Amino acid sequence: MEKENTLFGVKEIARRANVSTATVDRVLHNRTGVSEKTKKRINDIIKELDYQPNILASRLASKKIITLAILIPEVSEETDFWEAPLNGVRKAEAEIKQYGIQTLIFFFDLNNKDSYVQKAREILELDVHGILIAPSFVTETQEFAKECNQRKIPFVFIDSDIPELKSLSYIGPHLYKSGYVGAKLLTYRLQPDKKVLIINISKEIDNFNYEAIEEGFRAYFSDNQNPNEIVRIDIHETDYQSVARHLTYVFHLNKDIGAAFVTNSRVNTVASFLKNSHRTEVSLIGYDFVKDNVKYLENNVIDFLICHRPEDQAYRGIMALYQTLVMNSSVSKLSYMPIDIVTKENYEFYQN
Amino acid sequence: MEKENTLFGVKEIARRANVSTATVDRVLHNRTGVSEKTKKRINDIIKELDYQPNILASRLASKKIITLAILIPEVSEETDFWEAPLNGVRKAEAEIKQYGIQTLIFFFDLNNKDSYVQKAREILELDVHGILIAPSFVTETQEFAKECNQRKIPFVFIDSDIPELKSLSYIGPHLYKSGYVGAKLLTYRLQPDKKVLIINISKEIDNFNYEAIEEGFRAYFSDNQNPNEIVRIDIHETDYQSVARHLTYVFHLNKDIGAAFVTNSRVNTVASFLKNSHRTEVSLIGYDFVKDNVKYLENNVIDFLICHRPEDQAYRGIMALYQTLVMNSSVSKLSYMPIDIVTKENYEFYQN
DNA sequence: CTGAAAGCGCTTACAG
DNA sequence: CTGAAAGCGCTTACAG
Repeated sequence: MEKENTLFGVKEIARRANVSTATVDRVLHNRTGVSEKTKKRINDIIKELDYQPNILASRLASKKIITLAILIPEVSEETDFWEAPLNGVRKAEAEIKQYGIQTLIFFFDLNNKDSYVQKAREILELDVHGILIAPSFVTETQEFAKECNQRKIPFVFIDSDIPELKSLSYIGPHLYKSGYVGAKLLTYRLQPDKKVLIINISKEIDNFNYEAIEEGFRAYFSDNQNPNEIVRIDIHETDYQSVARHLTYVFHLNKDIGAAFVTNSRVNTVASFLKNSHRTEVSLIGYDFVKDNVKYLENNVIDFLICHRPEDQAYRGIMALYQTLVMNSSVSKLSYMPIDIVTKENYEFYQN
Repeated sequence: MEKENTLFGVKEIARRANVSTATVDRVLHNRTGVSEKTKKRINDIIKELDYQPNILASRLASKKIITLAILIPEVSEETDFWEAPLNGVRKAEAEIKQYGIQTLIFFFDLNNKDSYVQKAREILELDVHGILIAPSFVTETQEFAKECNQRKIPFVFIDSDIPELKSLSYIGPHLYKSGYVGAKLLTYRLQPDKKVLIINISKEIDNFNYEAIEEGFRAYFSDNQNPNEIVRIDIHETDYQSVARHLTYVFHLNKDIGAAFVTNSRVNTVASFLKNSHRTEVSLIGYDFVKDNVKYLENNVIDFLICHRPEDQAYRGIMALYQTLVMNSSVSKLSYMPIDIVTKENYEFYQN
């Protein structure tokens, strides 16, 4: 089969408008140097023909290469969580590099605000066309976003959102609902006289994600008139010894804890504690498909992991930038990821 | 930023081999009419330079359009399940039609083997380049596959697999493991003295998927020395009245059924029965994210739905054909989908 | 403000 | 068995 006599292209538009294809191209890309009159004439024809540019030809002919910057935490000793988004970026890049798109990845240290600021500054010096950001620090991101907006550089947030910063898109979990799901799973088989423990382990005091999760978690309890009492604890040190010390104390005060919910990926530390203190009958739920967590899933110490497809988030984030920069098509402002439930039985097929 | 002085292309290969680019092109695509000697010389250079063809240029220049046929069940009154794969096909097509790829979709009637055979024949008359199949009927698919192999037309199976037919790839659930997950969820909070009911509702006698699911389901019980007794029932009529009649009888015989597992998407019929007969305390699990099922998820009649991302299956199936036909890259023979767990709390974010 | 011409990296029909 | 030339649908640098 042969290609049909192709749809109307720039040539046909040029012919009808009585101009050269160069001028059509100028209009197509909103470049300056075309009289209003000609511009209107050409735009009318474009609309009339419902012209669809051939992206292959466009990217092949173009000499410009489009650069996307990625600002995400580095994969650390502490967690390999950020490996997944990294893979998502790489997957997307492999698919679109033919189109003359390049990615530059900047890693910051999650325990170091300055490194975030520093890398953000480096990106701005580079004059890139679009940015993918995991906005871990609110105030710092506000400034960064402001600068990007001034320069008209589109940016996409993944993993967590900071609304009202005029990001092109947020692609990540609905944290409130995610906590809600956690509560459902945690109480699904829980005796009414047992207590539920919420554990937040985080060095950062201003962890804004945690709150939405806990709110959703508690909402499930009130929506369902759940009788279980909720106890909560904040632990601001992440090492095992500190966590174990705090938990020992909580379990000492509350003899009848039947289930624990950890608001982030540090659930493996809690799992380790439960195992060491022979409390594996406590149901345990936490976040993220990282190696250390899966180990305890296998062990039956963690019952469920809640995951939000981090690889996909990054992949789709890059694609959203590609859509706007290359395809000139619009992307949705808000894209909530599925709230995946991972267990011992299904984790082997889970693809982040 | 400008494109770097691009990597080596056909021109450079031609120059080094002292031939024209036409000859290089012939070798690149394994066309006849090149002497062994020249061919070898060119191939050596290709290897040496690690030549990567520019797909954009290739597809832009080529006049051939690649046609993919899709053979899937029609969306029926009975189920809108097949809407999802259809969307997956459309999504894939939108992404690659620029490359000169066309899809032709053929729908058959799941309750009519002949329609499957008929559509398969139509496809073969059309001389397409690749095929995506939901292989609902074993014997008929065997013949079809044989013919495709003879003609060297690659085909991909989705939704269910028939091994040993030399498909390019299978993209779909691991049914055994999927049943295993179902058993876990069903027994998670079940009292040991309760019975578990497996329900298979299907007109077709030779439903080969069902067996793998039940096997996995039972395997969970033996692996975990689960004490619950298993009862099973096959229902070969799909209308509500027939199903209700059979179920009434089973529940009459077994007073202590605490949970029911439906091996396919007809779980909504069972949900309807449980609701009507005021047995909603029975835990209920079944398959597929279809409207009728979600309704009962909302109602708390269905506890969990197990889903295998049918949209993604089709999307990836088309992409696999694209990879082989256009990109000339290899795809994995077996691609198991995640076994997703959908509940009342997380379904709103589920994306098939 | 506008156009003619060359070119992006391939493929193809034709001629020999 | 092989090559010269045209062309795919755009973009660009240059000239006016």
